[in-house]
Amino acid sequence: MQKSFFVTTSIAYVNSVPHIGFAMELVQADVLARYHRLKGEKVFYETGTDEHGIKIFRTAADLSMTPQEMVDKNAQRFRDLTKALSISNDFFVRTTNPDHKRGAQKIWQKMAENGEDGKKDIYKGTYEGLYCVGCEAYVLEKDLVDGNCSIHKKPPELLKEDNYFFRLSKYSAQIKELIETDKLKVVPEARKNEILNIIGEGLPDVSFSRPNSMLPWGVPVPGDESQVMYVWCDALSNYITGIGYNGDNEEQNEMFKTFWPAQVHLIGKDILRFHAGVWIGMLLSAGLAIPENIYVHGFITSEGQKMSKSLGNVVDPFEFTEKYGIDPVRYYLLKEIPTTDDGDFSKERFLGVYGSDLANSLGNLVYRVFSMNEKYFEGKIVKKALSAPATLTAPLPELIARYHASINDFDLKSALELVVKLMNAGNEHVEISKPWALAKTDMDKLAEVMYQLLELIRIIAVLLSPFIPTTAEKILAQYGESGKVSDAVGGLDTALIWGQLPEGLQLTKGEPLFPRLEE
RNA sequence: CGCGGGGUGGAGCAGUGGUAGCUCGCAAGGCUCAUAACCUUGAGGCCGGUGGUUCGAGUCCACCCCCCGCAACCA
Repeated sequence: MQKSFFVTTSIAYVNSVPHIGFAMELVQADVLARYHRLKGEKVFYETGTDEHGIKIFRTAADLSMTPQEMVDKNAQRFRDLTKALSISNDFFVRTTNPDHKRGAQKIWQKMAENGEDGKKDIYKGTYEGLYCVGCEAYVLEKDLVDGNCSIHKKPPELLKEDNYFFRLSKYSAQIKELIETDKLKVVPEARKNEILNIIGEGLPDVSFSRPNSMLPWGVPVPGDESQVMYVWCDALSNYITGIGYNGDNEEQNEMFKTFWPAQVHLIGKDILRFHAGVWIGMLLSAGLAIPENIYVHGFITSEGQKMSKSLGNVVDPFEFTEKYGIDPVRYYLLKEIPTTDDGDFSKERFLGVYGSDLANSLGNLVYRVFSMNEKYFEGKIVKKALSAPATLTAPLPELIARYHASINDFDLKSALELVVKLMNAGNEHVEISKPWALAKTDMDKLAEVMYQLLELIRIIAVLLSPFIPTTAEKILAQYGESGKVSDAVGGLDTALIWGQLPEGLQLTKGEPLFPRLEE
């Protein structure tokens, strides 16, 4: 049976417009999705937007819009971002979709049914908190200044409200064990330890709903129209509602059976506790399988400083993709930002990487080799070489094995570094074998060298295709049909075997892949 | 005594017990197929500090110093 692979990003909160951090998350997940598709697996890649909650409600009011108008407008920007980055997502879930709402209500019901009478997983309780009328929200004691709300300079009121709670504490020990034993694998290790630390003292029950009167913008609690779901309950359930967990559609149920549980939830480090804690608890309560992996990436600083609107240094992903192209941005995010650690986005480094890695190492290699082949053999492949250049740091199959291992360990940066090694080896091979000299003395040897270079470039392009797909396609297109990587089972593995290019193949030389930047 | 992450050549990083590596930058040389691209060589580090474990520590232990997150927009 064909293996399935379900990968998700977190869903973006549409209170604002997208920035480079979410762009990175999309791109990282896209690499995984594309990689597994090339491996011949049945892939479903889901991303989307989180559109409920008090902040949205309030921001919309400030802008004199209805919440729906505002989320429609902002969600479109996130959809645009997937296009701007060549993201290959199969679905874009929105938590305001009727399908999603039905699914969220369904999992709520399952959870509510679980547990013995009097000790159900969802129970009614009283939430007590300090409420600031000015903020129209609960504030925490530690945020008060001299007992006053720091913004409105007035003391908050002690309010009580009825709402529902989720008995997360019941699942605390079980969740801990799942993470300890890697049945739910949290990557990297440091984040696994962190979450185990948090759970160590036991997870508390969580408030799971709000009175409609306080928060009118959310999914209604089934059977109690006076309450709406806590945003995290609503938001987390997107991972199953997006693949058809909502009950009344056969085709969608089939999809759910195929793709659940997810292989990978890709998230930022700030929301680990919700995913490794609350979400797992919800699934256990509802009797659903739990995801296999949670991959956690870090944050991006801008020019060495934390991105913030007040500093005005928020990096707009659209600005860079429009100006420099999609793949340079993808490449930077994947190679220059550590996959699971914090990294920095600086324009200077971006331009440096564009020049050295993309224009020089890769672009120039492709261009010079195709130019030579055109010059010496009219663009034809005249003789097969049986093996890769001996200048590689390790045998090609070993390098490729390490590439696969890196991707499967969610170390995308290392995988790309291996490919860069191959680019360098290609350029080195040109220097050592001196085709321009061979052209005068030994055409037979020259033909072999050209084959080695062309085959190496083809393999480089295949290896790059999950990362910078547009560029990879451009390169592979120069080989015509022989450059295609079939989506059939084992497509990627076959394409990575040395010697796929046949003798007599006519090649087409392309334009330089990454033109030198003028500034 | 809060929690977590980190301090390695000019910059950015890798390196979890056995002669300190990578990329960029810099210097010199080479080449001419190529997008002034490519290749080679070199300079540059007492691996934050102190003490300890060990035949041997950047790598383990203890203590100390410094930087960054843990409030908000936000991944």
